[in-house]
Amino acid sequence: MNLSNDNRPSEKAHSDQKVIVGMSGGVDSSVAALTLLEAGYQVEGLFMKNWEEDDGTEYCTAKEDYADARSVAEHLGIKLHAANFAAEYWDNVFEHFLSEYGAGRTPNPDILCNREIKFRAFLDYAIELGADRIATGHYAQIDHNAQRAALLKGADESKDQSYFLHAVGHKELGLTLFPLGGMLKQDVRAKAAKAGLTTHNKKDSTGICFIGERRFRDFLENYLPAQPGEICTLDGEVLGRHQGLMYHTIGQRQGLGIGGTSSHGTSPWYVARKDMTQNRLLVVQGNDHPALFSDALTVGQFYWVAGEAPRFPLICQAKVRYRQAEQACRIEPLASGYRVLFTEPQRAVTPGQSIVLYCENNCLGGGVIEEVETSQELAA
RNA sequence: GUCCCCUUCGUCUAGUGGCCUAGGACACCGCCCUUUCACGGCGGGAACAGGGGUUCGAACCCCCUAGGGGACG
Repeated sequence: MNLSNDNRPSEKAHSDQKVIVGMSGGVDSSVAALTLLEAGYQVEGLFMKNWEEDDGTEYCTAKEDYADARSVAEHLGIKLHAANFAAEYWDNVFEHFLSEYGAGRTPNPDILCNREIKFRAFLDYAIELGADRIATGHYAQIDHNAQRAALLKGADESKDQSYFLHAVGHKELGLTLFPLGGMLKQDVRAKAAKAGLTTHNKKDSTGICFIGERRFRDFLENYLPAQPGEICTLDGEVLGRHQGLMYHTIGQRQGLGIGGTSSHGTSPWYVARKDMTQNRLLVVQGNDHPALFSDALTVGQFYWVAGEAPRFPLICQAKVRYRQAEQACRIEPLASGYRVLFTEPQRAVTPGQSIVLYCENNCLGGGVIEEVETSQELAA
């Protein structure tokens, strides 16, 4: 089945459908709007501002992004709405983000942002504006032919963003179009250039969605004040001090400040664990230290895209972090949640991050990592 | 208060007269990668405790002045 066709139907088939595209001022959403126009939809855009700048000056890209979105909308001859969901973002995304960090975990706010803001607040608002559907510039595909919308990877495997979208509700998914799902990034840029869109060579944005690129630790410190403690080896030898467990994540190298030592060789140190009760950061030496690897994990808050769990045991592929290669694993149900066992030990599995399951091109769903079963070593 | 031994980039160190305009690692910073946080790749700044000698030439040799170890003090 060629899914890309589902997103690019013939012109007359959709001339009565109004689609509102989330326009961020980047290339992808610009081309998404253009593609929908070509497909014959009635297209309008909506620019969202969901974060009130905390310092006003340094990271003021929101204004530029809005200007870019306006310029593209004008060029395409479509109406551009603007909305501010900062309150919703704070209440439904950011507070959870902070409480997770406060608990020593490492959340992925963008997954929540998609579920709560881009595909809920935005969708509700678009419907108020009379839209039949919404669209975004994500690299993922939706199978609208199924009785219940299914989520599939983007055709450009290197840009696939289904990882971030796995928790979007099926009703919302059913009303969504991903015009870029069947395209390659390079073709999107080429198309933007050919159409004369000013965003064609704009750098992709990174960092937390709507908040942007920050010195992460400094950013967090504004909300979660320092709580200094010791940095130790697994044997309890003190190597230094940290300013707060929340400023570090499992597998992390940067930021420990452990320089050369006379008794530990020459390789770098990585965070292996957090000891919340003693407020200690436990570190190990070497990128491939066994204590950084785990064979299994438990996962909660699981969301199955299909609406129900499949038969167990389920053998499939999983990603424990975005941008990681898929890993073979087996899923077993627990009284609450699931247990995932990997074929190969995985590095730096981190509570709070999301594990997302795949079978071929199909995104099955995902959940939040709760407990990590470390291979060997740490059992004691 | 006699005799010894130490003192190099932020840190751990390489270096025993010209190969040192001082090398490496870790740390730090920057760039790349990346809609999370990370990992990773590439690059960058950064030191011979101070002062005198001896040598054509000293981080390396000698002499003083400042900071750590040695069974009469």
